[in-house]
Amino acid sequence: MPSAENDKPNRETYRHGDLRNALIEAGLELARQGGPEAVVLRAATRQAGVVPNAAYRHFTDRNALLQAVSQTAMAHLARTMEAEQAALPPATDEAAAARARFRAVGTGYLRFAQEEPGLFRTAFHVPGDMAHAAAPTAAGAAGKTPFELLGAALDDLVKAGLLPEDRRPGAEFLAWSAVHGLAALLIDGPLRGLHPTQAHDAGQHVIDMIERGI
Amino acid sequence: MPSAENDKPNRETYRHGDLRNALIEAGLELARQGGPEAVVLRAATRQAGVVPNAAYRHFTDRNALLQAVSQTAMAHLARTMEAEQAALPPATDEAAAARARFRAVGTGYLRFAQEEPGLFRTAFHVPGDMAHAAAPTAAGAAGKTPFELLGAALDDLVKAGLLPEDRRPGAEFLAWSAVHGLAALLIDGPLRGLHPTQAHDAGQHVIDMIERGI
DNA sequence: CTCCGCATGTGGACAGCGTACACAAGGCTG
DNA sequence: CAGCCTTGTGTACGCTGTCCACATGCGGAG
Repeated sequence: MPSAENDKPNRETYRHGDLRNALIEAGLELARQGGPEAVVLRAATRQAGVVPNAAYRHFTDRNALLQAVSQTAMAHLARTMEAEQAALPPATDEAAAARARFRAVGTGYLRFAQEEPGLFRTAFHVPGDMAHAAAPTAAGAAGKTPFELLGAALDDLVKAGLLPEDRRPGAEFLAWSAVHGLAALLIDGPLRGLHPTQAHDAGQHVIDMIERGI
Repeated sequence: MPSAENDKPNRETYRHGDLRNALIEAGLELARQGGPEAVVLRAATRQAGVVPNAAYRHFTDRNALLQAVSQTAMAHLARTMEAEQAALPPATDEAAAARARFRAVGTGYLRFAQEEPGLFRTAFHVPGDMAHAAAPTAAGAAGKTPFELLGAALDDLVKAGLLPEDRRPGAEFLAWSAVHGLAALLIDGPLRGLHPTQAHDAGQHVIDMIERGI
């Protein structure tokens, strides 16, 4: 009598009850293992124990499903970044704390990229429009998207006097570019397969460069 | 006697003669317009005026074809970077020249990403192994791959005394990360659709950051 | 100069994909 | 309790990548 995500034939109620979320969850698992191109509509419906066309009651498109999965993956990224900040040891002074929080943004970003490459690639696979990377569905526990977390960390850097105010505008794009680029090189670029500790060092070097050059 | 890439039925010789290259060429055009996922085996063979299975005499896989297209796209990138350096005005002194050549590496890279986003994404779409980004098929006119062009520019920076020798090791990954990340943001990230001049400015800012932080 | 082997292109088939259309089930509102 | 409208089903189509057996004819052996 239980069982809702089994094979095809058995479900006790005609209605699934929560198909939309079930599809997103299934898509998320597919994305985790194989990246965005592995998010296959028919596979997701199969996992949800439903016929392929049922998906069209909740998503106009395979693309719409992928979009929803992508948003959720982005939210996971946000949570990893938040966790990285939360795990920070108490800092001696406010400036050190701001600096540590800023670095944690980048470190968490890179950690997620390496631990969940499929989800990371899916989060940044945006066929249509990425403007809604700022959508609330992409936010973490604190309601902030990865982009907003970075912006907040930069603001703190300014407040702490570690970043001149006139350098603040546009700084998120400098920092984001560097960290995102490294993530790309690590995931499927020439730095792929780097030992995790080496990858961590590379990440710290990139963040050093950002601090110096921002 | 000419005419080899027509419709399906007409080709005068039973053998195509240069099918492998024809398929790569067709794939390149598909990639230009729609990125890596647009490189469809059947479409390429159609364009070459050949039956789908003919492709399997030259590529084991769709993936093998895509790989070949990707390499060619990488070579185009190399040529764009070389062109950017070649277009440099004569510099006053050697240090200025080295610096200009270094910046041209990044500027050319970003120019290609924006002018040919489909090819750029295809060049960096490496399903299997990207180790052979250093393969000769990925090189430009001077026989250097994009990665090697960057390395050479950095070496010149050291020779010109603009980059301390102890900062040289691993510097390519710092620079590459930053520029590649910006390219990603510009192509299908939140910076997409930026006015070309604004995009150019963003590129210069990122390169500024690299010069400061490297 | 002829003949035949083997590389190259053809034809047909299959499973899997996204998606459109008409139909079935059954909870919700009146 | 009736019926509507949302949700899930069934069937079908064209597209994809790929497998298999077969056809063709170029180039070297005789």
